[in-house]
Amino acid sequence: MNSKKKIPNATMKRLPLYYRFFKNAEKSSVDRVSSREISEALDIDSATIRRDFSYFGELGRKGYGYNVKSLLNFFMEHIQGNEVRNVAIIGAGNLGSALLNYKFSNINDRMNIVAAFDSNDEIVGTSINNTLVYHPDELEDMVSRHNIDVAILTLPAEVSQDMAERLVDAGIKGILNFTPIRLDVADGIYVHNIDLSVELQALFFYMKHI
Amino acid sequence: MNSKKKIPNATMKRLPLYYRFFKNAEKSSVDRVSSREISEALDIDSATIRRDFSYFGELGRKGYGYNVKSLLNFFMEHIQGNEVRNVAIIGAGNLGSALLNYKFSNINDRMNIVAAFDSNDEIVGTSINNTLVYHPDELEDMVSRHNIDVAILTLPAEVSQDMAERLVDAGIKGILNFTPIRLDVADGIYVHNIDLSVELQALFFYMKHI
DNA sequence: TGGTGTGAACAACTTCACAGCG
DNA sequence: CGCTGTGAAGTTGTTCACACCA
Repeated sequence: MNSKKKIPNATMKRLPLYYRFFKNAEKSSVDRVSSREISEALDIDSATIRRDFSYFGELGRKGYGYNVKSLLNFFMEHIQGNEVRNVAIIGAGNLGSALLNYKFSNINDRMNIVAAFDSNDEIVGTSINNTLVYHPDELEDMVSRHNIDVAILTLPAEVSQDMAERLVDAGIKGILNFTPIRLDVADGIYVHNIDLSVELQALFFYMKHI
Repeated sequence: MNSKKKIPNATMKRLPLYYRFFKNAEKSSVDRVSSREISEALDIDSATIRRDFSYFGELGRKGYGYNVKSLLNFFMEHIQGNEVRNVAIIGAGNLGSALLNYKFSNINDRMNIVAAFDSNDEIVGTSINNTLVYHPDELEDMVSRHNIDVAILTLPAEVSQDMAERLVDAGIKGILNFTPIRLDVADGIYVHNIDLSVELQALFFYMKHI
């Protein structure tokens, strides 16, 4: 009902799916969609979708559905914001390189991967998909000079906590952590964990259990 | 209380974390742990941990905690099982290559990545971290000859549904899907989605909203 | 008619708090 | 005493079902 009410966690996690869905709809020149259509594409119950949107206000029209352009505007203004997010990738090994080549921009045109860091002298100074690899010594300087606010951690577990502390001290506000370590950081720093081994092991456990 | 009761989803997703924790504890020659110690390492409420374990029976001892060796045995016997999981990686681009080099075996010594597939003729026949890259034409043959039961999809979205159907027809039982498409597969095939763009976008949304 | 927005019921998950046992 | 296992309470998330409106 009101956009200043707390948005449930479960809803927050689905927002990027909706956002991408509306972007694709716009690209396909669709101009209205119903919660049932979204439901079929994303495999989320249509009542859940209507409830999710309702936390942000009355975004739809009865008997019509949701207007693609106006929903996209809403996402831009109230959820994405106008800030450009500057991202650094910490650790340019296999996974880091893969992410440097990943087309995140398919969803989000307001992010830039501005730098990568790695302690391996053989790759410092090279560039991967047009992003330069810097030595970790330059981290604090680069973070402040380029207004980097998000770091993606793809480095060995042993050094992840130390690096996270340096990043936070340097001014980073969000971390996407591919490391199996649960990072201990100050309040107000948002950490999102993606633990590939855990995800694969979960698949095995489900297969065994079903 | 009884191991044949349905295990909650939320519990299932935490099992790999517990499993890895106990493996590490054994490696460090720790032989008992309390729910409070696990709680601190994994950042999960200790009551939640005790409840999770209780679905599988009375695994701990009052006033003592959990015995590392006996818990590990329990995981091996009742959750992991004895089967070796044979895995194929479908799509040997940047992300596929990164996963071919990823050390999943840190957690699980009962999985093998037995083959990769890619339609790019320049890499068919080469090997990445000792795994050969095959042409997709050989998929059905390889799946049945090597008893492959899990596929990791790291290929372009446009072809993922078709490939998933071929894989399921060939006999695969589980899919780890890195594609943004929600795959439509038969019942009994378990699909686990990892959507990197969505995870990063979710981080941005949280940062904006907190 | 075709759809939203939402009270109310339900289901899932987490946390408290403590009895009970080695 | 130290810790588990678990009823009971609390919290969060999902789904039903329908009034209401363009």
